[in-house]
Amino acid sequence: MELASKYTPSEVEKKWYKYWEENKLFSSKPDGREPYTIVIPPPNVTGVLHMGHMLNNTIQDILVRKARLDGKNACWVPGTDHASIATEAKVVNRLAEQGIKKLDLTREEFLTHAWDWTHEHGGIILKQLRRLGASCDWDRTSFTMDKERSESVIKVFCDLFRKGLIYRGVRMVNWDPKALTALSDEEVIYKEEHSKLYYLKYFVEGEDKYAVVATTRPETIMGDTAMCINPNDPKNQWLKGKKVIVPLVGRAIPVIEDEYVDIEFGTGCLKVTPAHDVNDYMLGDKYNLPSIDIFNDNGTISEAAGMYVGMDRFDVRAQIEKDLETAGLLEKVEAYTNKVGFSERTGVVIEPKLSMQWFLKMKHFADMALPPVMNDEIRFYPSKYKVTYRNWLENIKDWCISRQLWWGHRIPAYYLPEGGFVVAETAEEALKLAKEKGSSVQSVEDLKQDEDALDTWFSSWLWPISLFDGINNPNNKEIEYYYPTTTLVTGPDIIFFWVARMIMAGYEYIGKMPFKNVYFTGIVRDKLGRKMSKSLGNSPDPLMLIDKYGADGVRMGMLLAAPAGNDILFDESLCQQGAAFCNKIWNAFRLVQGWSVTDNQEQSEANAPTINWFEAKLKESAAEIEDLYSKFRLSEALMTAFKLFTDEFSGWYLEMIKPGYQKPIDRKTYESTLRFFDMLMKILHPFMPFITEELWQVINETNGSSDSVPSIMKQTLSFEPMTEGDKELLAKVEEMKQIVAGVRAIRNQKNIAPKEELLLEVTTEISPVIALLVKKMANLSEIKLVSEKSDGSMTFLVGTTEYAVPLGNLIDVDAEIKKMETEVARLQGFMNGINKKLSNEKFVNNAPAQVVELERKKLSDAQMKIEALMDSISALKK
RNA sequence: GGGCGUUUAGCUCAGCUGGUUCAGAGCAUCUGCCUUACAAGCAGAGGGUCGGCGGUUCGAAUCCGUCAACGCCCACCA
Repeated sequence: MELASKYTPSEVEKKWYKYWEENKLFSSKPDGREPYTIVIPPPNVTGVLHMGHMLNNTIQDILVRKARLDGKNACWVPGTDHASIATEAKVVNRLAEQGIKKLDLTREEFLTHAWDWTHEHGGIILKQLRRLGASCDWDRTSFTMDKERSESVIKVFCDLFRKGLIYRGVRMVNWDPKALTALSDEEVIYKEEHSKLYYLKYFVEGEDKYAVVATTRPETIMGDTAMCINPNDPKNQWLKGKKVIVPLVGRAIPVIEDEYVDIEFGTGCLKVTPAHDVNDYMLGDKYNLPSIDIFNDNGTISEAAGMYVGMDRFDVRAQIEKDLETAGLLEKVEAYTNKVGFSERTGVVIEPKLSMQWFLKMKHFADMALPPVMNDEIRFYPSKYKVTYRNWLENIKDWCISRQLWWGHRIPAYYLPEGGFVVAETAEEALKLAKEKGSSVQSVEDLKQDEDALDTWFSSWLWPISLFDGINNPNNKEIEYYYPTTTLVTGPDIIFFWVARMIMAGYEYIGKMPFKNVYFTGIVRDKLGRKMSKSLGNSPDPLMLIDKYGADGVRMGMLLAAPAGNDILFDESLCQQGAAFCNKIWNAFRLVQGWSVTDNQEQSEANAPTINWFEAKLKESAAEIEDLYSKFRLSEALMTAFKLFTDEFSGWYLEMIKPGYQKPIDRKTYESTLRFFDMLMKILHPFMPFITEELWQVINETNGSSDSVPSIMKQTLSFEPMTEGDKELLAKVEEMKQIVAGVRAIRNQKNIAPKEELLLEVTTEISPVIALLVKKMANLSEIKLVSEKSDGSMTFLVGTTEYAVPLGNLIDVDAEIKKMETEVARLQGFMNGINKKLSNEKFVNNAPAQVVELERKKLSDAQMKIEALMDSISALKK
């Protein structure tokens, strides 16, 4: 087969992905082998592939492909997440474009639209993942809202309710006025904002004196129900027991005392608005203050406020500033920087709001989930995230699990006509329960199901279990085999949202950890270190990158930039490097492929040891790579494989065995070379699945395998440990390389063409094999053992042996002498240092004998080198 | 305010429990080569007081203290 001189990925990638998929090479069924399981962090069902996914899924694919090579039964389960807030927001927007308001639709109508949208846009991302080469078992593709997963969620909710871990209550929650739902604390992002601090005058009732209150939110004064001072604040003693008048509103409110108030801040007077501030809520609770909710759910002012009704909260702030000013109730306004909470999903400012929500008690779960991570039963890579994890669990608060959304799992609570509610898996069950409770209900129509949906993460936390149907069908064959999963690959940003909660669910429902390892990837940034984002426009389109550089090239580019635990500074040129490497592999193969093989020729003398050497090199590199995999240092594993292929195999091995121009190669050497190629393809396969399959197939064809569906994906790879002989051989060849490099350096300095043969003189005998190889690699006419090297030669040292290339009058005697004298001086300095060390009694007495011995060896080596150099210098001076 | 992390070559990073000439790798740079696998290539070279200061030690990039810069996470200060 004739191969083009450049590798073109697109056709190859399409061909093999189709082949893999059609022949079910990604598929996994429980069997006798050790499982290696990964569940995908499910991307949003309507999302599109971005660079973060590329990184995350490249890593997962590398791990499962490596597991297959190790002979494990690798199973990578794909799926998507319903992402309730994000998806519902998208559907609402689309309906709005069509002039439809959500409020005008029934829940059922809205859900029909949402499912339409899901089917239309859903799963695009899974198609895109195929371009990357992701070897997911697609037959297992799941959705967090499909039948099994939904049933699991509802079942778990009911179970936790029965266990008394879920409760309903009025709490101050983070309200998103755009999405019109409560959010968990984790969904709120605090950002610094430049705002103003307003100083408001609160006149004392019946007096002409006033107190000043500093606030960032003057629009909430309509909700004030007290003023609070610190009882120990000398400057505000006069306010004790009085009542003050809320500016503009005119309502009188009591002055209360609590040490919560910071005397130093502002004037030491705090306005208390229990309905709209978390701290005020606690004060209100403590002193039994009334609470006036002045906001509607969408952030406009409510009837209860009595003024500015219907205006937006931010418009009111501007308006009220003017009105206060006009009324002379505004003392001053200062510039002020404070932290403001924003909704992670919609980006609007969060409004603290009192509302009835469902909560999950977390203490029980935290107690279970902490120890296994701290004692490394579950390993975090990098381990620094253990601290983050612990901090969160030790300060855990109850989880607000209800969302005022329709797109999601509807809370299975049913309200009874006479008050109260029951929780059950189905309406029929609920009816039965209600009757048992003595309710008057006759049919399911008399029950009213809770309108709220569950937080998306309430389904995600079951993912590693529910994917194998372990909730509905505990102890089934699949869950027994695949659970606990092996490795989770995800971002540290969802350590609380997801990782921690999966661990909790795992222990609660299976009694075991959900995964053994968690690999936290970094955040993908551009090369300036900025986070990639749509608004900055600095995120490349992954599919365009794949078109341009090939999936293998992009995978390598991603990984080169991704040392474990660090952020990824992604630069397109790294993909270029990946593509170049593919080309390198391709061309190395072309070379081997182009050789004609002969049976009438003995293996040349140097080839046998060369083959043994590369065999040893493979063992050495494979062991290193294995070790790096075990530490999840994938970037370095790839670099090791890259160097093995580029430097050792292409740069040395192939050149060492390469037959002369238009000469054939002996069969033995050829076959060994193909075998090496085969192994190299396997080593590289997890990183670059496509090109390695393409070339492996050609090799396999040559081998005449009988497998009807041959694939590199079905191969395994293992190596014998290195022997002492291997180590010796490796050292010998390293020496050979140095001699060759010495000659090449002389060529470079003297501008001698590579094809011009040179003579090399040596004063000590070198092994015949090394001599043969050096001769070939350095293009020498001869290696001559001499007692005295020729005049007018350039010399170099390898170890303590001196080599000389006679160049006659080509050499610049003075320059050579100078160079050598510099080296002598350097060596003398080096010896001085060692001598000092060795004459230091403390060193000789305290350092281990080995270290001292080593220093002595260094000294004698240096001494020998100096002698050799001095010889050369005097020879040149003759 | 609390916690964590980072600082080594122009860039991105290795360097494990101090000791192998330990100061490394890849990329970038420079020089020379269209050598019949690959110019997306080959050969060679240059480049760092290991953030600053102090300490422990026979010996420190590595351990301790301190300062500085940067980054991240958590927290209810109006």
